[in-house]
Order: sequence, then structure tokens, then C-alpha cells
Amino acid sequence: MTQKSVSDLRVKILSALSDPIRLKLLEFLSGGERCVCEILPAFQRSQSTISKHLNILYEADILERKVDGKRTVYCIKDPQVFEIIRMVDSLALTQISQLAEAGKLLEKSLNNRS
Amino acid sequence: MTQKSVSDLRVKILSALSDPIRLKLLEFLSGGERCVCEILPAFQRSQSTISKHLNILYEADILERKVDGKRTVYCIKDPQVFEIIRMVDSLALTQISQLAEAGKLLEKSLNNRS
DNA sequence: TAAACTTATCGCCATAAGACGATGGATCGA
DNA sequence: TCGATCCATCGTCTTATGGCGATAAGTTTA
Repeated sequence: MTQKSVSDLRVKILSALSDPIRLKLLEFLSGGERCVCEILPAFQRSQSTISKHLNILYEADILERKVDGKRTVYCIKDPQVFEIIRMVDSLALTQISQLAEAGKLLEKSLNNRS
Repeated sequence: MTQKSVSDLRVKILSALSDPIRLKLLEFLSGGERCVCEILPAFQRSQSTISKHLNILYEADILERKVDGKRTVYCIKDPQVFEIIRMVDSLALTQISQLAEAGKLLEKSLNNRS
């Protein structure tokens, strides 16, 4: 069997998360399981594209998939992913506020330079 | 100025983190600031490659950079990144143990099928 | 059983990303 | 000032990624 190290999985998970469509898919699925035909209308991408993105999340063990008749239903496998995304957002917000701080300081020094 | 949304930064941060070399760079820098010439020997990649990776982390606002004489010193800007990586590792470990569980169950059912 | 539906997969193209060596600008030491 | 050191950047190559339409396989419905 394919031996999996934590660091391999780490990169796989992070790669899977580093795409805006896939993040939006996770957000969409945070409301509960959905079949592909419910997902498609919410995204302006071809069916094949969405299917591929779903598969990337599935391969990274982030989504679960079950076939139900002629449909395929996807759902979040482990809500821990949202913790990760929250942490990333938190870092991003810190960055934004630091930028704002720097902006204020710059403005002040420009005003004082008469 | 370039308007930055949280979701843009989110993807930028996650993309910056989704590479084994860059993760190793962060780990390396967790011990404190280091100049490039100290970093290079720890990685079997060309100087230009490492420089580019460092720059990606810098552009994602994950690393800080200061020029000190003829050297450039990099350091972690916000230790929050390690929280993110820890969360990802935690998810990866969950995945691995689930796989191990599934393996045990499979084994058991194979033994019982006589 | 034939038509319609749902979805994964294939083949193709365009763009992005990673790697390298070479170049060049800046700084330090002799 | 001349050579050496440090490091970012450029040009180039190769591989990976994302996007699409077409296809195919399985399911349901008529």
C-alpha cells in the first residue's frame, strides 16, 4: 500500500485548500451534504471542472462521497477543515489590520513633514 | 492601492503554504531569524530556487525580510502560521488513524469469513 | 428497451509554477 | 580599488494545474 507520511498529507491538504473554487465548495457544503447537480448551479464552471475540483477535495480526504442512485452526494468528512480555514482567515485579518496601521503611520508622517 | 480581500489573502496564504520546501523553510525559521546563506546549506536546491521560495513566503506576508549589510535576514512575521500548520497536521493525523482503523476492520472481517 | 439524466473521465489547450544557471547590483575585506 | 561574497532577478525549460467539450457508464423514467 502507498505509505503516507504526515508531511505528504499536509501538502496534499494545503494544496487542495489553495483554490478559491474549492474553498467555495467547502463553504457550500458546510450546510450539509449535497449532490453534484445541486452544487453545479451555484458555480459558473463546467460540470467537468466542478467534478474535478470535488475529486481533488475527495482525494485529499476532505470530502466524503457516496453514490445514491444516479446521483453522487458529497459532504464534509471532518469539520476540522473549517478550523484550518478560520485560522487562515485570522492570519489574513491580522495582516490587513497591520497594513491599515502602517497606512495611518505613513499618513501621519506625511502630514508632519510640512 | 491594491485592494485586498480576506478571501484573496486566504488563497495566497494557503498557496504559499502548499509546498514542501516552503514548509521546511518555515520550520527552519521557527528557530529564529536566519540569513539566506545560513538557509542554503540546509536545502539541496539552487540559490535562485530558495530565493524564489523565500520571496513567495514574503509576498504572502508570512516572512519578514531585512537587509543587513550584504546579507538578507528572514524571519517569521507572525507565529500564527504555526497554528495553521498544527491544525493541518492534526487533520492529517486524524486521516491516518482513520485509515488504520479501516485497515484493522478489514483484516478482522477477512479473518472471520473463514 | 429507449430516452433522459447524472456524473466521472479523457483529451486538449493555455497558463502557472518549479527548477536551474547566468547575470548584475550591492557590500565587505584586502 | 579589486576581488570575493551575498542574494534578487531574468531567461529558459519542464511539469503541473485549471478550464472546456466530448464521451462513456450507470440509473431512472417512460
